[in-house]
Amino acid sequence: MSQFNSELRRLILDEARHLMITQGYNSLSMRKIASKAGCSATSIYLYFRNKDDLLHALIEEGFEMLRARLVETAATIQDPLQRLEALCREYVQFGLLNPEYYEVMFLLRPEHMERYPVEKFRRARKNLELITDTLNMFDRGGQYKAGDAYVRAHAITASLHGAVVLVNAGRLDVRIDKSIFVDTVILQIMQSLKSYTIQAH
Amino acid sequence: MSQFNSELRRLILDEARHLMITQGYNSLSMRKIASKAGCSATSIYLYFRNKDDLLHALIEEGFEMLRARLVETAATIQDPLQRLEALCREYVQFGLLNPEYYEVMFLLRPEHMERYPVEKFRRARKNLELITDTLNMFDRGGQYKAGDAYVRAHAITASLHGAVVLVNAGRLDVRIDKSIFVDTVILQIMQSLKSYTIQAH
DNA sequence: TATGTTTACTTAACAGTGTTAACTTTTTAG
DNA sequence: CTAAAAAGTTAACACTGTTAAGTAAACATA
Repeated sequence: MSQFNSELRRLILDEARHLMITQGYNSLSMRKIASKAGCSATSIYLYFRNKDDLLHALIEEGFEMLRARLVETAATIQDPLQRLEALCREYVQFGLLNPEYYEVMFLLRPEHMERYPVEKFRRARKNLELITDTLNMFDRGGQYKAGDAYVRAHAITASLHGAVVLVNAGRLDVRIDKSIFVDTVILQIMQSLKSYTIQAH
Repeated sequence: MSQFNSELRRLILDEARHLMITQGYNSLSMRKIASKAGCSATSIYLYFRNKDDLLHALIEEGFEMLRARLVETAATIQDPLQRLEALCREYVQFGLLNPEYYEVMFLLRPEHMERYPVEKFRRARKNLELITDTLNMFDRGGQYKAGDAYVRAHAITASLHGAVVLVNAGRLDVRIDKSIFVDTVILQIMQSLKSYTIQAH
């Protein structure tokens, strides 16, 4: 494997990203990337172990982008409920605005990551921590079991994820306005939290 | 295209299903299916227009299975809230027990269906009707806008779908018990409905 | 029974995929 | 200026879905 900081490596990644965004993840082939980058297909293997490794670099980019947005959102809003709702909106918006990134980040069967077992989902979970922490702000009384908010955070992201996937796959009934749908999903989450917060106070 | 009722056609479908379930959707190739079915790869094209068409047959099977379960559940439980919760559980259980079916049914990018634009998502929406109808049972006062329950049903299935995908992809933190997670997601849905039903009465 | 026609199916091939091994060129170091 | 290391290439392999052309079987008609 050649050095990490390389002109060609950056170029390959740039062209891969561009192809993914414009043509879609499906039509991402080593030869196409190489062609755009002006090198041979096998040259990619000088900088990436395989296609999965290259994809993984894009996946990391995506999680970094998403995380940056969520961290910023969390930092600017203090009120727990408002912050949580803003986090939800930010999450969905990211998914809808970056469908190709989102797809490659959350491929159903992540065989693409099997070779990275350690930090496999660490980045994805960092985003969950933001939600978990916000949820824990409701638990001033401390009556919830440890990890309760963490499970709840998983449930929330599951809902958000489902919403993003449903819209991006074009599975939403065309008669339903997308933003109304998103509002409904987030409303559902926030409404469910009422019981959570009422109990907590 | 040869006749619909054919020994070989049934055999091909059987072997494709078996391969999908045992080896996974990814390793489903025309040549493998043909080999198992004891014919040449091109013979498949006598009964299916292409691989997508073959997959579509399996997708239809999946939706038929899911629908049968939901219809039965809806028929046996009268109380709206209990029925809705049971539908949710049934949906998630189907997804978790038939991960390969579920994956092929809800591939993120359904290019596989683009050639069937008319009845594309009709079957998927039939399941939504079951939930929509149940939701409408809350609206005896008639204060909700038409289609409100339909959007709400979409939001609910989005949450359920997200939960299934998250678990099936192995994205759930190993420290979290799967059934507890599922319970939490469904609890979230049911809690959110409290506001819905309270308003309705 | 023999002939022609449709149906069923196969083989060969094409263009594409990720990936490896072997070879060549370029860069760097002594 | 030469030897070694790095960078990049071409050729090839084993796959993939799919099409065109050819063959074998079934069937209908005279």
